[in-house]
Amino acid sequence: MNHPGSAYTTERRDARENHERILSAALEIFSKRGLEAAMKDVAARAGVGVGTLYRHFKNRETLLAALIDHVHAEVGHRMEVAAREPTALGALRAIIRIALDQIGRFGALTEIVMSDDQLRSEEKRRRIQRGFDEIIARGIESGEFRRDLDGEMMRATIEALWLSGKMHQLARTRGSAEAADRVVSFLAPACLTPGRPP
Amino acid sequence: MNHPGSAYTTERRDARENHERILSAALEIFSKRGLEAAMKDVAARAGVGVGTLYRHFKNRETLLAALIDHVHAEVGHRMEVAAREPTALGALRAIIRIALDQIGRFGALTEIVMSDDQLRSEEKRRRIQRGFDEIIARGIESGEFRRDLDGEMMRATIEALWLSGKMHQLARTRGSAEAADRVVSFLAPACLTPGRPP
DNA sequence: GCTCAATCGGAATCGGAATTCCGTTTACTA
DNA sequence: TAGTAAACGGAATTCCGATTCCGATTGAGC
Repeated sequence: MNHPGSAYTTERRDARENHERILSAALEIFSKRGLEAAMKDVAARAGVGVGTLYRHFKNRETLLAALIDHVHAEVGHRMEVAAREPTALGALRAIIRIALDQIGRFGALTEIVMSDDQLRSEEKRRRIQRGFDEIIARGIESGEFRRDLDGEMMRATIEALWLSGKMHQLARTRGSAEAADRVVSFLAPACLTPGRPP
Repeated sequence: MNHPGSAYTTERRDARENHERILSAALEIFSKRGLEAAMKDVAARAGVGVGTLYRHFKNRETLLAALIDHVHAEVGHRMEVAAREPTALGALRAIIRIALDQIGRFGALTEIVMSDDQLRSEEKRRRIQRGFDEIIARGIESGEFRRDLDGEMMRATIEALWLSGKMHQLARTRGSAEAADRVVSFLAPACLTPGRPP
């Protein structure tokens, strides 16, 4: 980050590289060991000193915020893609897959990314929420989802499975694909219009 | 706690009282502020010095363990009562109510009481798990629950709603009673045999 | 009421993680 | 290549909560 009137016309190469390294090291460390992982471990993984870490991120909170943004952007995008699935059931399945995949990749970060504390007041969370809402609205409209479906409840249930780690457990025991199927199979009767051919 | 050959035939009254106070202060503080609450705050709430706190509980871990036992015993007992509900649907509703009530009363302690980390290797958790299993088995046997019900999935879903705090959110927005109804209504189609009169 | 082990309170200590500081090194520009 | 702002590393410092210590109190037994 150059000051105005800096001697450099552009960011120094080592700085840019370190920034990347730190970000990806942090993603790895926090995903693997949980949110309480030590800053010095992040620095070590990135192969830099703590001083450098703090040059790039004012403090722990800032670093975490950057990670959250990163993961969040990805989830948000995938959510939008899922919403474009032709059938509501397909969209439901897509969401479950996103959840499973995200838990697998970002493990312990999931809780903070999906938790309300962290997303409170942001438009970020809306991007994810909007995905849900669209899917539910379209599903009901098309008649695929039961007319009396409690959308808020459905969302709460999926988010709960998502961030409680229960899905992850299922995925570990059996495979990730099977886990997704089981979740969808279980929730389908709660969501779909009964006795309606696909 | 008297040593063998103690001058006292019984525990001193102040000691016994403080033990109680500390326990209930800890329950309150940890429930309200979460598991990271400071020991000194617990002591303060109990109206004793930290030294006294540590005289009664060797360390933080021991104190937490005592709380967990306490909450766990209560939940376990209520779970067994729930399992005696005449209908499977009634039992399901009873479980949801237990969950909602427990979250309301023990808030942040819920995560540790219901989480696998903490219960690992204990017979304690079996008491809760057994409650679920009995309910599910009986429900399927009686034909009330669908024959192909994925019991593990059902339990995972309820536990997820339980410990993720989603239920609590619902309960805060509307009342606790309404929240329980919504959860049951939503999950019922996933559990009950379709097209079967109650 | 007196004795004294048990208990109490909270200051002091310990320990570990976050953050700062600063002498050294490096990447860019001229 | 020399000059210098910017970046680096990691030792030193700051924070903060857990735990220990010990002189002051107190309740039970006499």
